[in-house]
Formats: sequence, C-alpha cells, structure tokens
Amino acid sequence: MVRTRFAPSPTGFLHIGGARTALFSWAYARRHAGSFILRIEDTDLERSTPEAVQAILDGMEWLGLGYDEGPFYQMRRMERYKAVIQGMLAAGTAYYCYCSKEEVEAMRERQMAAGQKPRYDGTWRPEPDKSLPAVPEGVSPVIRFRNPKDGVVAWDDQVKGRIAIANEELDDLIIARADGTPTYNFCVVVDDWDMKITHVIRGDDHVNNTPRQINILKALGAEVPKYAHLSMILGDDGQKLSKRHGAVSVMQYDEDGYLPEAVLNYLARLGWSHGDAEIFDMEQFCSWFDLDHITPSAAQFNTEKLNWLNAHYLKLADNARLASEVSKRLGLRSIGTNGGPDLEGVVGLYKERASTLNELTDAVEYFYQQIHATPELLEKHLSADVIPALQGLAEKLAGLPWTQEALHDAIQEAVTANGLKFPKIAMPLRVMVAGIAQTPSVDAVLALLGRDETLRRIKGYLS
RNA sequence: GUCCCCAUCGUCUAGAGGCCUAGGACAUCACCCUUUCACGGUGAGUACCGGGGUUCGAAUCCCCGUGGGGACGCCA
Repeated sequence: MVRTRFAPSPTGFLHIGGARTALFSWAYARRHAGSFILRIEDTDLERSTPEAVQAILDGMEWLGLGYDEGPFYQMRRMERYKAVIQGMLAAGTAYYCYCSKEEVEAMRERQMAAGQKPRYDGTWRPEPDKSLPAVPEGVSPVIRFRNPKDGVVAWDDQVKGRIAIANEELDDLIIARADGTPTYNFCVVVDDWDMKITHVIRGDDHVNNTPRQINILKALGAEVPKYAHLSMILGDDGQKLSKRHGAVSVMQYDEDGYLPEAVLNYLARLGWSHGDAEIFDMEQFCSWFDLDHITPSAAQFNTEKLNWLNAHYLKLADNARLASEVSKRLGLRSIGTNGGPDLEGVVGLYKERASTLNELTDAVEYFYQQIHATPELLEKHLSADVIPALQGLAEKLAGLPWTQEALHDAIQEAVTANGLKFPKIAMPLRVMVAGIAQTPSVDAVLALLGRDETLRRIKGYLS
C-alpha cells in the first residue's frame, strides 16, 4: 500500500514549488491506489500562523488536490514525540548536551575558519571509556541524537539515483530544544514512521536531511521509506524563487486568470514527462505518473507556456463557467452585466482569442461599458467617403431581423451597393461599436450587442 | 571553506551504447487561411558545457575540469 504525504510548514502561502510537490505526491498515491496524507509542520511557533494554514488549504482546494488523511498538525503530537525521545534516551541513542548556543556557535566559527565542515564536536556524547564533563548549574540541556560514527548512510533516491554520505560528515543533531520541544528532523521521522509513509516525495533542499533522518529511523528500528527528491523550480528569469523574488501564491494564478487545470497540466510537465505528451488531464496524468521520469535538474518556470496551456483550456471550458468567472471580474471593475448582452454568448465568441480570464474580461468589457474610439482610429476608418454608406446601413439595421446572418447580408449589401470592399464598411462599424479595430467577425459582434445598443453607438458617431 | 546535487535548442523536455544527419512542445520567424485582430494550418532556424578515457560504436558509461545550485540552525 503506497502512502505519500505533503508536509508544508505554515509560514506562508502555497507557492508553485510546493504545489508541484503536492501534485506529484498526490498523483503517485492515486496512481498506486494508495493514500495521500496532508501534514502541517507547525513546530516553529515563531513563524507558523493559522492564516498560512488556511492559505495552504485554500491553494490545495483550488487545485483540486484532495487528501485522504489529515490534515495532521505536529503541534498536537507533542506527547508522542516526547515519549519517543524518552525511549531513545533510555536506549542510549540520544543524550543530553549542556553546551550553550554561544559555545556551539563559537565552535562553528572556529571550524569554518579552519576550512572544516561545521559540526558539533561531541563534548557531551557518551562513549564507553569516556568521562563526561560535570553538569553545569542552571543550564537546561538540549537533546542530541547519537549519530553513528562510522560507515555510510546511503539510499537509492528515486529521482537522483544512489546517494551515499559518510557518517563522518554528520554530527549529532539536536532533536529536542532546551525548552523540550522536538525539532523538525525528529518530528518528520516520527511522523513518517507513525503514518507509515512509504514514499517521501519532497523538495531537493531536504537531501541533506535525509541521511540524518535515515539514521534516526534506524535507531528507532523503523522501516526506511523510499525517497524522491524533486529539484527546484526557478523563476521565469532563471533566478531562485524566494519570498523576496518571484515566489507567488498559487492563488495569485487564480487572480491572474489562470484555470486550475492549466496550472496543474503545466506543473505536471515541469520536471516530469511522458514521451511527447504535453496536454493531458489529471486522470490521464495519474495513470501515467511515475518517479522514473522525473528530471533531476532544476527547471525554469515559463509563463509563456503556461499561457499557451491556459488558452487551450479556455477554449475547452464551457461558456457558463467562463461567464461566471468573467462576470466576477467585471464586477471587480464595477461593471454589471445584467440587462446587457448575453454573457455566455459573448465569452463563447471570445474564448478562442484570450489566454487568460483577465484577458477575456478585457476583451469583452466593451459589451457592457462602451469604449470610445480614439481620434486616430476614427480618422483612419471613418473617412468622409464611407459615411453616407454607413448612414444608409444604419437605417436598414433599424428594421432588420437581428440575427448574425441578416446582419451579414445587410453589410454585404451596403458593400456591393456602394462598390466598396468589405473591410471598408466592416472596419468603421467595428470601431464605432467596439472602440477598437480588432474584434471577431463584426456581424457576430453586432448580433450579440443588440439592436438598440448598436444603433445608439453608431449614431453617436454618425450624427 | 566542507559536503551533496545538477548539466540536450532561448525555455520545458524525449533520449537507458547503434533506431540520433538528436525527436516533441512553448517562444521566434515565414507562408497559408481571413472582414480587422486572434485562433488554426504548414514550414524554417536553434541544442548534446569542455577535455580525456571505455567501446567496433557514446548525448547515453567512467574520470577530470568548468559552470550552476543546494546544505552546513535549539528553521522547516
């Protein structure tokens, strides 16, 4: 039974990297009919907030990544962690260390200066023939894990291949702070163990934690899960994403007019591939997803490609859904659609021409709030020589059955009767009605705009 | 500084020793379609970081270099 987890720390929103990690973990569980677990790693009291928890939940929901178990909160599992630590103390796989923060820091600096990897020197580590220093007064000790001194820790990373690290390189990490609260590396181990996680799929930044976690797992007699470390996602500019630079909430994509299925499809292809497949839905993705085809190298985010996918899914989306999204966005601009042209028809006409919902909203705005043409446009298209023909056409429109076909015929007639080319009539019409020179077929636009509003706008220019 | 990881078109990637004169996609450019602008269609250019091995044969395996990234917390 495959069991995967997504374990964010609630110190901010769900960003694109986290979303992909969640997506891959989710897909892997689904692919193998296993369970996907959500666990909130909130042991950092300083930085964790309930707002961030909510933001993560919102992000997952928007993407449609449902979890089978959880959310579990580490803060509610304190008793369990403490019990495990007591057991380790008793078993001799953990010990008290009375070094102060300052001492440890000084130690680090000394080692760095000497060109060594900074690590705890083992002052308080119990050894068979070693006598420990006298316990200082009034110091609350931290608890350290007694890491093996020799040998190597190795695992077959499902993405990066075999990774081996000498125990020599690892020091005795702190598993409980002076105030008694357990630290990250320890909580993760206990949770993955208790929750029977079989596959840990997580960010690349955890590679260095893995050997430590494996050692603790072994000390606990727990089974070691498989690990898959995903490389980072770089920003559009090739730079690392950070709070200060480029990292945005997945909800920002919602705001920017992206469809969740487009974001999901995009993310799925960022660092993973299935031959030449580019466009696929989540059902398809889950049936294909495997760890073997994850790229070990970092990937640069490419908004252009996301836009392309989004445009694709916009074309597929049904009009009612798009209408509701666009209506919401128009509302934000204080533009109402009640009593105006049929919004579903309007978005239907425009959805092949936009790559985001916001673009779609921009494009469609003039149906509900007139946009006036610039003098330059009028000069270019509404020349004196076509005005009589347009006036004649306007009169005809007043008594016409209001269908696209009838409109088309009427325009064609005006074109023929005046010995003109089609655009000579269509362009000024377009400009008067839409305020811009690019729209879909002008007869379709008029049909949706309606007779009254069309004539009102035209007359505003012709009189 | 020490340890770890990574390296194919501008970007995402295919590629598990011969199928590679390196494939697909986004982007770019050209042409076609056309009622303007898009959409769509067709086509073009563009890449195996460098050097050594191994092998009959290397984008694929090994070593070294170079470049990039990550980690070295009583953060997660």
